[in-house]
Amino acid sequence: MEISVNLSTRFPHILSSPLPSSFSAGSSLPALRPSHNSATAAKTTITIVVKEQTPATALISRRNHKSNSYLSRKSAVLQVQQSSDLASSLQRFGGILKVQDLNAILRHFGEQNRWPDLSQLFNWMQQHGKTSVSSYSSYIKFLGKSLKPLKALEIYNNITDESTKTNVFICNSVLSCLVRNGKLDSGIKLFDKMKQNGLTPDAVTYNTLLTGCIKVKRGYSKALELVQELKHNGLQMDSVMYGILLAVCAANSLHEGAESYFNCMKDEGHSPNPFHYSSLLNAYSSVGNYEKADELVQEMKSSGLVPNKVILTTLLKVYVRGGLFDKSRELLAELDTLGYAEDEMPYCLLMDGLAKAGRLDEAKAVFSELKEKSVKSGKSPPLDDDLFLQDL
DNA sequence: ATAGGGTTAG
Repeated sequence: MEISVNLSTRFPHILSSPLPSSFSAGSSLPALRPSHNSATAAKTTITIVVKEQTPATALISRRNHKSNSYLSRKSAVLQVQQSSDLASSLQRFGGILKVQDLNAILRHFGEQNRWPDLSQLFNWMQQHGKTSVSSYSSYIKFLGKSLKPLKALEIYNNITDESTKTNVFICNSVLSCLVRNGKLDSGIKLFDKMKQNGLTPDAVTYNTLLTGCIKVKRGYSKALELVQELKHNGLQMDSVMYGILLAVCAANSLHEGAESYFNCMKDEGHSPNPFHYSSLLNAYSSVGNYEKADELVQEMKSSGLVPNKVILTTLLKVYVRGGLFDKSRELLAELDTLGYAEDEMPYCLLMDGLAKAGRLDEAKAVFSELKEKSVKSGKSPPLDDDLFLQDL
């Protein structure tokens, strides 16, 4: 059976809008070929050949239908992601998108820091009943990243379904959002409520709260309480947990505690990674113990790890705190050679140490070097020559 | 289908 159709009159939108980029020629479109049997037809007339279906072709047809719907969903995801008018593209494509597609778009917006789009999409998903647990945990995580902990709490508090409210992923997201925004105490209070409501915390839950102990006063004793609780709940210490505890020790200048956790984790069969080495080095920096720091970096190298920018910058901090300024300058030169001195941090470390040791001329010399090299200043305000000299 | 956790300065 053959049917001739004039596409330009029947399906004008096919001709006027470009095919989505994910369509490749001849992929899984119905058999289309130009009409040869009508000399009078316009160029846009094509013939669609519809073959009679046998059971076998029916199966193929069902498969093609499935893959067509997958292709059109995939292209709709791209259209929505790239759209400059989210509301209208959701109106156009929202109907064919499944929750998992919308979650992928949500994560895409979050990774690109497109906060207004993120919220607009989540609102749309809620209004159309197209959310899952993953939507909530992703959205709340990104609200934490965009510094909107109150908004995250509002979303969480408006969840009515009890099992959703005590879902460990969602709870971890909310807690992480609070901790990230400096609200550890509120986080711990909420954590207690969550447990009362039936949350079974896991290692990630505890690690989230332990992270909050890094930059907080009395953080070490809070961390110890959490460790006690997680062990009581039958949870094991994992590699990330050791990393956080090492950071807590470093932040509280507890180099002996850090050393003991470091050895403990090795005894339990966890190989230290750059995070662990960096935190232990940082703990050594508080007492300027450069012998132990050098030894540790050697150990790191012989384990097959290459010291990265953070490791070498932290080692510089140890040298500076230990008063080894010649060694510090050598290491700073090495950092520069490796391309690790593109921002101001290592220079600031050295200048700070020199200034505190009363070696002002040397500090000024480092400052001049910093200015000559057009070093980037990151988040902090640019260094001002006059202000700096005033401080000296 | 499938989300949530760790490192460097003042």
